[in-house]
Amino acid sequence: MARERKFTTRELFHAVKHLLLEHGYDAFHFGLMAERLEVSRASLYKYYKNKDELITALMNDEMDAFLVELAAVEQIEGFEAQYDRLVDLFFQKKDVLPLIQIARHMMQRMEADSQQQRQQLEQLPLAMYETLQRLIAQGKQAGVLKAHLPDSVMLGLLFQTIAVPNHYNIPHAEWVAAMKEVLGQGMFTAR
Amino acid sequence: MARERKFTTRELFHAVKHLLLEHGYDAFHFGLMAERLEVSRASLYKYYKNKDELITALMNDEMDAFLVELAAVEQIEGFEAQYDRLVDLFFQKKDVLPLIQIARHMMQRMEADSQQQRQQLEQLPLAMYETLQRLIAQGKQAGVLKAHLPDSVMLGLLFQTIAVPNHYNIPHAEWVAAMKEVLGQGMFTAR
DNA sequence: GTTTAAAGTGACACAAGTGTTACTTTGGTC
DNA sequence: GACCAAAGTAACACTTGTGTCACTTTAAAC
Repeated sequence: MARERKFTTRELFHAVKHLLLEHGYDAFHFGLMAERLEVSRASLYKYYKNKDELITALMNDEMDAFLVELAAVEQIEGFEAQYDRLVDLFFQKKDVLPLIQIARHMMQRMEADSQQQRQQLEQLPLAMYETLQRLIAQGKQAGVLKAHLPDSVMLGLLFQTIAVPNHYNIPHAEWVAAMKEVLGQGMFTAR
Repeated sequence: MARERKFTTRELFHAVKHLLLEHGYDAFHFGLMAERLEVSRASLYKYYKNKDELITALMNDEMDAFLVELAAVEQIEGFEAQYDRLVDLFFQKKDVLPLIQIARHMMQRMEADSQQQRQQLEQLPLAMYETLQRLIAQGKQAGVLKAHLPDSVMLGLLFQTIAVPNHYNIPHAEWVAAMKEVLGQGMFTAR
């Protein structure tokens, strides 16, 4: 019914995500987006009022995609296999943690202006935590995970694991295996 | 020989550190500093050419202080006691990790302009890594730490541990104990 | 081929931070 | 009390990003 768009929503999200990860929340701006998508800055304002709204949309999109993958993990039979797949998934989706941190940073920098977005952002990780806590509960039930450890310690550690920088470029498989071992059995020798 | 200063170097570093942690690298600026120290913005330029130079000075100061504490850990007898003190130290100095991340972010955003500062920043963590790797080596020597795990995995994980957000406000002692247990013996039950 | 409405744009006024300059203030020295 | 040098400042020109508006372009519908 009208003119053809110069970029798809998918291309737009792809651009936001990469520019955001490259430059960080504060240094990210509409000028970068316009350049990347080869459109004028003004045209972007037709779709999003400001960068917070744009980024919030991206976060929703990313979280939806992540939840789909998480649901697949939950379908796996047996906790050990689930755990294995979960860690692999986290390493495969390394971007999730920085994006979550950006979302937190963003909420800090938002005053009373747009409480609607704030609420939307706050609710974002809830569904994810629910699923993850269900998985942890299963692990404890199965007697695999130590029952006395708080869920949040295990989940938090699992999450931060993917943020450890591999400065020495240890091969990915070896790196992940080492991480799985430490999380599961620790760094100490059995004595 | 001249007029009295309105702030000490210590007050200045204290202000930089807190403003930096509160606002992040990009949102931190001389205006905030001036306001906090109750001086004019222009006067700060008498001491530091720009915010990168100011922040670099802070980083040096912080790292020096941290190295002193690390050296104390190295004096402790027996690896278990060293490990215990090290983890406590990390939790006590929670600010170190965000500051290091800010330093990394800063280096990314610096082009060829000031290579001198870049080099200074790059060398900052080296002495720290040296000490830490010496500690790890002692642990492996003593047969406490698994010899086949890469040092960087253990160190990296140790570092990230302090960044895990304690959303549910689990009491500090319990939280730290749980972290120590996972790092040492893992999340899995012994079978 | 005219109409219509969404897609896109250049240009403007505004806001906030930067770095420098010419200047004033202050307190010790002679 | 004159002077001097360090400490401090207001003000200016500049840069970069924001959000909006009046306008043009384009393709489908009729």
